[in-house]
Amino acid sequence: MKELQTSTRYDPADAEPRISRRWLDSGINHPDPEGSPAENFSIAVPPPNVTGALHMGHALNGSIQDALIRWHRMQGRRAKWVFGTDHAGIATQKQVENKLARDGVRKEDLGRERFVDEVWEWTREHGGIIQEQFKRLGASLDYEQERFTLDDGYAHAVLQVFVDLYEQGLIYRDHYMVNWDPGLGTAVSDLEVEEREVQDTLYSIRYSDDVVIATVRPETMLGDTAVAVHPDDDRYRHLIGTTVTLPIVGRELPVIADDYVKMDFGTGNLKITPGHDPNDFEIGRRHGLETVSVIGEDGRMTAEAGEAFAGMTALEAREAVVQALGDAVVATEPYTHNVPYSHRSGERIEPLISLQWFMAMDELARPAIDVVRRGEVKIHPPSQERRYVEWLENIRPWCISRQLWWGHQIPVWYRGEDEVHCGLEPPSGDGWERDPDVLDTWFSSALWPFATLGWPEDTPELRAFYPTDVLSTARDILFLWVARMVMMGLRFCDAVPFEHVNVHSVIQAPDGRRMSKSLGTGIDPLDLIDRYGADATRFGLLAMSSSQDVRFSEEKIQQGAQLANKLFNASRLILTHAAPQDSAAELAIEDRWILSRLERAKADAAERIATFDFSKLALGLYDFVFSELCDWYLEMVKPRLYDGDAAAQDTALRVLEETLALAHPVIPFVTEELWSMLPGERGLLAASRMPPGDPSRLDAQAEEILDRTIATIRALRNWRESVDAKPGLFVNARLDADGVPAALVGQLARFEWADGEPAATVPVPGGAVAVFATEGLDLGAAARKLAAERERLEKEIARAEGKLSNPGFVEKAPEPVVAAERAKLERLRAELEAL
RNA sequence: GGGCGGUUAGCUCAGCUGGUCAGAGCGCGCGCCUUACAAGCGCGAGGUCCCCGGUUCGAGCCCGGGACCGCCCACCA
Repeated sequence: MKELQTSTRYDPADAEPRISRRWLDSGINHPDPEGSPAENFSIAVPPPNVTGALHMGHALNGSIQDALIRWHRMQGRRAKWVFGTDHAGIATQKQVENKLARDGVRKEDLGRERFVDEVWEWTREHGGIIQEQFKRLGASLDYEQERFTLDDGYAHAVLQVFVDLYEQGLIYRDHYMVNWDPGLGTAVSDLEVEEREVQDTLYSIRYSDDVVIATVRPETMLGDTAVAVHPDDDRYRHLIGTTVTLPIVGRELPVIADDYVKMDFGTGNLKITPGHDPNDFEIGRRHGLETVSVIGEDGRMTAEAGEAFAGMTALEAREAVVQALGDAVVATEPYTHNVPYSHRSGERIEPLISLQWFMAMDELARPAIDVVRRGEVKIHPPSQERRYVEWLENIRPWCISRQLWWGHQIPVWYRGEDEVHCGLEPPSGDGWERDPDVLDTWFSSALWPFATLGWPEDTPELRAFYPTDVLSTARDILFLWVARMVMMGLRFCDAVPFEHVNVHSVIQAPDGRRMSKSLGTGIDPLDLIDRYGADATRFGLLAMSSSQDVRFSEEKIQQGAQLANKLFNASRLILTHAAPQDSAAELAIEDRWILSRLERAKADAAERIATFDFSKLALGLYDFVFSELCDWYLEMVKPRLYDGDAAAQDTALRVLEETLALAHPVIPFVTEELWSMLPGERGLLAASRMPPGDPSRLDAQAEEILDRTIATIRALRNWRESVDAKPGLFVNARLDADGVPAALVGQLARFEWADGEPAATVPVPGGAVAVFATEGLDLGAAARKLAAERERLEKEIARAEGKLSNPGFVEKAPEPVVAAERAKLERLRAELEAL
């Protein structure tokens, strides 16, 4: 309250820590695990990397989810926003490897156990940062029940799922072509691979008189086991069934026919290397070809590549092979094409055959498609549904094993050649060795909505909060994560993990590039919070967001800061001049108007929450507060507030109170702060009920009258400009327009209603204002202005007349449209008349 | 190679199922320290709504074609 009197500015840096403390101490973030999922509201946060820091995506999605959580909490529901972090296998392991490397230590020097200890140590040191950052954002996550994908309970859930799926035959081990990341020394899934356009050299190599193949990777020819042509290719039909001799190696390669070969590309001869090309691998399987692996998991040529090349890197081998081929290389040309790169390490993917664990997806995918088709899981915006469904329809086995140390180690033990044990506990007996691989991080993430709530135990949390209500995320992990959660939720909990998926936009750098640390295009949300406050940051991000990708614009953040400040100053005005009134004093027209507008703002906000339209939610609040509440209502009601008018005080206070509540989910800090200054004893706004809609306040008559009043004031202000009226000057005039509250118009347009000799006329809705000679007015300019106005009216009248005299329009347009046009014409004529 | 989305004021973006839909914020210009707020208030200037056809009484809004931009998916060596 002191601040209200002494400062004209809201100071987020002062208020936020204080408010944050009150929220955290209040326990509102940790609802009791009671009631049913239907009556409760829950969201599982996309778990950030345990050692991660808050980036723009977190900040935006945090703002979205928190708006939802706060909104529904204020509807009186137990609202639980599950908090936790992800062990982020590759990312975290790499951080620690890098740290060790700075001390000249390799993880192999430590051994697995000590290395993993090191990583735990690292997560303890660097974990928890993002939690503090979420708190600064005002995110009302349930910090009291934080989960981690590697905590004991969670790890148990992960292994349970593995064992179950193994026993059901959906998880299996196989030699298969995988995306090998030579940088990380592990296989990665298809989703962790990105295509990049690169310049390579395309080599044409003569295998025989008839056969010339083209390749960008000559070193892989050492692993060729066939040459393929298209079955309809007349040029080579005669070769099918014969063999050619592989240069350098001397192996006889059968010439096979396969539809895959494009006749019109290159020579129409395709070398087949089943060991190092995904397509060739498939072709090899179709034709029962032998597989030769010439590149190893270390990225170096194997013994099978031959003595001359073994031990070389693939790149070295390429040159050596070209050298050895000599004249057999008949052409080289620059060649631009797409090449797979590891998303994680940025290294070029080496496709090779490896013994890995896979999850069969078809059986899991079908129900996950069905629930979306049936609307049991609703994706917003619906355009994303198609992507989701199409991806699942074309899903392939998921390579779930990773050659890392940090993560959930696969619960499978081997003894000898053919003894295998899969289980939660190690097998008894000697000589068993555990599979060294860990699971893909996304395997554990896929269980997030239920494993965080205690599954596989039948916990109160699970009963109260699963299925969750909303999952909010950016587009990029719709497949990686969302689809997999749906599959796992259905499989293990017999229920969808969430009803709604909100796919939000990606905020790009102001120049349209991707926001990324490495590009230097990142913007730190914490910096925004420091400079503008958490409310401003939240507001700005929500205002920017849409389903479409958008460029970051700091203006929107500033707009948020202005909104907070505006509310602060509106509160100063109201709270220093209004006390609660218990008399039911009669409301003035502007009181009825603002209450009616407030109802619409409430209905709009509810609608926008329900449709995940956060941009309009934020901007709608801004418009209501600035335009309707402050620019018009408070300006109108000010004198009555000063005079102690009961209806004015009561209305202003009530509107302020409800506006604070309405805005709270978007800008929680400033609203909580101001709420605490409202008269009377009241608890936290965050724990209060959202004022319910009150249809009895909707007042079409008041809105109609105020519409005209506002238009009249605007017309008069406009006219004042045209005659150079000094802002402080009261203009003497007579109001010749019915149904417009003269006092309000006079007050806001600075006109004094009197009698006198008209010297000028100002057209206003439904009539005119006759202006009397007043000193300080340039009426010559007024005349010019009037002429221009007359011209505008005449033009509009002509347009309306034209429309109405068009038989096509009158006959075919719907009746209300025609009637509206007629009414408009009449109004325009009346206004012209008044001039 | 498929699929999706975009192209509206100098900038960032709204414009629902075709009929005041040509808008907002910022920026810009002019004027105001009017006792809530000068990070404020008032007023204003700025747009062949990407292009070409079409449907319609009427089209940023629907249809066809084209141009550019972005994203996703994809096994042409």
